[in-house]
Amino acid sequence: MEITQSDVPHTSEEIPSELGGLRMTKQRKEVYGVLLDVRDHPTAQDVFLRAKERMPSISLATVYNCLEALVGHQLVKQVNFDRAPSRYCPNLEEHVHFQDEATGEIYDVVFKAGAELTDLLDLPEGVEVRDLELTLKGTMPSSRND
Amino acid sequence: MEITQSDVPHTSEEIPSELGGLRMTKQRKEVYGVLLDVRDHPTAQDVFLRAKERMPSISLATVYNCLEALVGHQLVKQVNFDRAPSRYCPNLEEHVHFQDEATGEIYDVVFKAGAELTDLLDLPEGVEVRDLELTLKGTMPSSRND
DNA sequence: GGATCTGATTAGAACTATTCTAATTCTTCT
DNA sequence: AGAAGAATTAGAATAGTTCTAATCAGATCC
Repeated sequence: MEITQSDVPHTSEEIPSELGGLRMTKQRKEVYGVLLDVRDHPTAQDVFLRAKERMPSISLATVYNCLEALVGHQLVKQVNFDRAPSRYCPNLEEHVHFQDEATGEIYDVVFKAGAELTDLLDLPEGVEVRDLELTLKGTMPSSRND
Repeated sequence: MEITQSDVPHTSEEIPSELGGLRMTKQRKEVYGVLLDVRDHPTAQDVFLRAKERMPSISLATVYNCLEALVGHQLVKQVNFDRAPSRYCPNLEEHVHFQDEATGEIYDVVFKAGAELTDLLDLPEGVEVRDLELTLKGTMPSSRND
């Protein structure tokens, strides 16, 4: 069975020593904790810098290894905007990503209730969609200065 | 005004010497022609190899430059699947991409008539979407062996 | 028609995100 | 504790892409 958002810890405090079949080592906990505690879609480099604050010996290679393990075990989603460095997201709800071009910030966006994306698409008969990535870019209204 | 599919040549034979504000030099014509003539979403490397057949002096850097110019002038779309090498697509109709995981082949997929993707999304009030990329991966039924 | 100016092309070096390698260190199991 | 397997580490390597500096081509001006 697949891990869903409800199975997953909400902060770094709550990480068990095994999750979704993945042994949570000290470094994996640290990396996962970084993602859980500040949900701002950091890059591997960002994660590395944050993890280092609490675990100065951690290496960038380990951060990449841990992220790969977490993504491989579906605990974390890898988010790609064009060819920019990958970003990482611990939200397992089905969602897509919107980037505010003014600030660079990335927001999770969910589908409206009952909406099925593939209903909208004119897909060849019988295709089975395994994976889907949708990224949006644009501007937020919050930049109005009242 | 923006260039649309109906303004655009359908084969390499028909490329004018200026298009969408972009001066079509010999190399740009060649690169664009490669994309128009075989619409299989080639990588920059693929384009380079094909262009070289007819213009042996062309360099990879020029291919990248030309692709960048074409993308910048909205004559070509850049397609990214995860962090795989970018692919290039001369189809200017609104569409998304589906990759058959068995063959690696990429297909253009259009929305059903009247379908508006952003209607499905629970976007924060007032956001203006400027750009959107949707990629799907899965399997085609054609691989059944009757 | 030649000089000049701007922009395009070229080869190769440089860059950057990521992956790999080999050695070391942890865990876990007995 | 000792052995076996997995994870971590530092650093090297890789791959796609971008940059740099030099040359070249095309348009413009006289």
